[in-house]
Amino acid sequence: MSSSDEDAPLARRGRANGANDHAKPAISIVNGHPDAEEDMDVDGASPAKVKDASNGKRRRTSAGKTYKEASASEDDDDVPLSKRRKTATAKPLRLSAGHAGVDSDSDAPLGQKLAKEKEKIEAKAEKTAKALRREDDKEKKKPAPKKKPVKEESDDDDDVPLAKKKKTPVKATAATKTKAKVKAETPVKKTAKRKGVKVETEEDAEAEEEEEEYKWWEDTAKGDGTKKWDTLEHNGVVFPPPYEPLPKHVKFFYDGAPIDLKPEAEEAATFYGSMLHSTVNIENPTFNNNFFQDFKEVLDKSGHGVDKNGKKVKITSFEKCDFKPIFEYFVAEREKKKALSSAEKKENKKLKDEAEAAYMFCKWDGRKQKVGNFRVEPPGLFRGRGEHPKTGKIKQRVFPEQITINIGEEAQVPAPPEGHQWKEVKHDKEGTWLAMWQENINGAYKYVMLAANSDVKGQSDHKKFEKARELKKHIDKIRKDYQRDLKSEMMVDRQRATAIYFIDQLALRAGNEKGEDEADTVGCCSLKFEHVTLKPPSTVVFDFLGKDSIRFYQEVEVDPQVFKNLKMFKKAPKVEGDDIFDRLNTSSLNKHLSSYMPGLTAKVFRTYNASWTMATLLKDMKVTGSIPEKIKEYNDANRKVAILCNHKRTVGAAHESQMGKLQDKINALRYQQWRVKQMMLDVEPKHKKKKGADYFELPEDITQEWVLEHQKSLVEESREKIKKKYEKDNEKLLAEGGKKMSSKELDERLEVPDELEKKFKKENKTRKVEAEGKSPDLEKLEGQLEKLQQRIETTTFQSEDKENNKEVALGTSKIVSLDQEDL
DNA sequence: CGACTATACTCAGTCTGGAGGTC
DNA sequence: CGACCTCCAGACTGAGTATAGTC
Repeated sequence: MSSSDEDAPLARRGRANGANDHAKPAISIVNGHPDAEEDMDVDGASPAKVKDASNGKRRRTSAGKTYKEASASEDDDDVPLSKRRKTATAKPLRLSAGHAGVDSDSDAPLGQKLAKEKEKIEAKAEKTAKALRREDDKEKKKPAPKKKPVKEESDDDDDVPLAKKKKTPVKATAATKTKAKVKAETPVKKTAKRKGVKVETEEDAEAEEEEEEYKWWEDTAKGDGTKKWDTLEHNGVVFPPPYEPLPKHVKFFYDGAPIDLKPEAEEAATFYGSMLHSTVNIENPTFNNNFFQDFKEVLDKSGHGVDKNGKKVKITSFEKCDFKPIFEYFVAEREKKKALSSAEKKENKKLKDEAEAAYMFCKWDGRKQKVGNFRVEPPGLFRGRGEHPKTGKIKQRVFPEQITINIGEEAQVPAPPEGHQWKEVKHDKEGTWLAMWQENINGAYKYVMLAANSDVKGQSDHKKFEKARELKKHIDKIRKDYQRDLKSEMMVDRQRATAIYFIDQLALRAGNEKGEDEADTVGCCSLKFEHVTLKPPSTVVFDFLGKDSIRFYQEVEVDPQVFKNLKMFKKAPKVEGDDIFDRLNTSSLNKHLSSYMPGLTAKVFRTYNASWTMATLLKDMKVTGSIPEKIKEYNDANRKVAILCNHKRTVGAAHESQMGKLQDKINALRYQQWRVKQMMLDVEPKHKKKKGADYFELPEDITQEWVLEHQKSLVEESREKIKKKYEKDNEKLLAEGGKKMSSKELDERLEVPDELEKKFKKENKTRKVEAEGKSPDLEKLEGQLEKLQQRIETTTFQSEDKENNKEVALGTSKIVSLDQEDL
């Protein structure tokens, strides 16, 4: 908690007022008429001051081609227009509204107590706040019983053997990087020892116990880019089941008639048919086009279908295709599965688990570890997100012949399915993957790796936070430097400083170049002209699609120098489609960052800033408040982190109705409150004077219609309940050998709701409510009122929370904070 | 039984290192 | 020759969403 406030990223520092803790050059620009020296940089075509250090070289355009200037003439400070990429203008954005200013500082304190939950949350706050400086505590925290000698010696031998680095980087960074390795000593017999410790512990049960002993978080020496394991045993992968043709009565329709397709084609049809519910996909023309292209290819290969007369039918028009029967079949199948008795479900699950048990775990350096995704991805349709040009294409079935297995030399290589072979078997100790293949659509590599809760993944996750913690030591210098470089005479430096400023302050991603056959999204280094608009005096509007085509929209008040720089970077002849940072790319940026600290890259800032924010918010959380308030506050903190990182989600389809239900619930409670108040009047009419007439009015937003509707549903609900109970009771009686109650009994029981209905009618007429219960008195009624009030508050909090969360994805930020806690 | 949560799935990024080109 | 790039394969983390599981 030593974090001083300067650490706060701008995003959290009230950007609205432009409060900026950084020392800033107080240079003001007045409408394109800046004062003094900076003038030229901004407006003037005098590049003399800002030189390009890049020798006139250019990086490739987004089209993936290289281009460069013949000379380092000053003019080339401006991006060659000829190379501009055709910009996708006005692309439909996935979310309609941005988050500008969402992170208002509304951590309003709320009042009150409640011990347990409070403690819990406070503990969390405390822990998380600590996370960043945990380093030192670590030892203390995990005193480690050290039953095994694992720790002691492994400290050395865990360190990766230098010799193992077959591709020793001869780079400058290598020197710094190896720092970690300096402590590496004898790379020797780790295997032996590990084996000694664990492997003999035979089977699973014990292996599991071992996990308890093994303090992987202390085992940090491993994995600075070299050997990850010494022995590795696993059973390979699970292939998806072969295609099962549809039953005869389920047909694909073309032009209104049922068509028989060859199994290959039918399978392709089912890919599409099984996802008709997914409007995001099937309403996307690219998706449909891509699918149909591939579908036709399959048809051409397998032969087009035949109609019921055996006549060949050539499928040429997507519009004439009807996948509905297939879809309905899948829906029915799913229903069927759902309807199975729980015993059957359990049985099925057991069978599946048994079949997969062997693949679930592997033995990594003798320790049993959970494998993450041992199932080979089944064929289907590629669901690229956003405007992915390849979305909807058919993802083909993966065969053993495409799969490379990575496994220890001594281990037994898992047998490929009958009649098949693996593409290759490797023994790459520098890789953490067990199997790998390349997918047919983008040529992307798919890896089978360990589960997130495994030792290796835990270690690397841990290291991630260590890195973030270490960044804390350098952040001041880095900020000072980029503040200075914002005014550098070198164009490269200036761009880089500006980019780091954004990465630090706004948690932007690095922004690698992307190819043409990927969705057109950007990050910091790939920001384009049109993604940034300038609003004098110093507000910058960001509006672009980031990772997953999630819109990033923010209006930010920035350092005046940053504003000037942007103006310069956008200077003519740059136009839409041109890079803002034409002298910068992620690798030079990261290279620069790593000079501050080995391993420092752009993404570390995201971790750092997210952690910092969470820790700070939790630290500042008020200690008072009721449980719902606390929960909401905690969620608010979480939400802010999510907003910082721009973690969004699409608003769920059911959201609206769910909100409606909640509101109804609240209104019902408020109506009940009103009734209680009326009862008070019934008991003590003088009360009206005392409290004032307003007090007894029905809240304005609750309409008479709503009341009637509500009364009706109350009565109806009550009736339903009674009927159900009656039937159940009858069943019970029968089962016990008795006989059914007469329907008269039911009528009698139904008198209660009938009474209620009458009562409501009367109330509506007289506008008075008779006090309920025996010997009602004011005190009791007050108590009721109080209880209702509490429930209203609880529900209101829930409702607000839900509404606020509707388009913010909390998952990742929660993981972030939990990670810290667990470490 | 419906809402909420955890997990599985898989696509989308980041980042590194090596090969090779250019000045 | 060497200091740079660029380019790309490859490996790994990050992230949204569908689905199973839970309360």
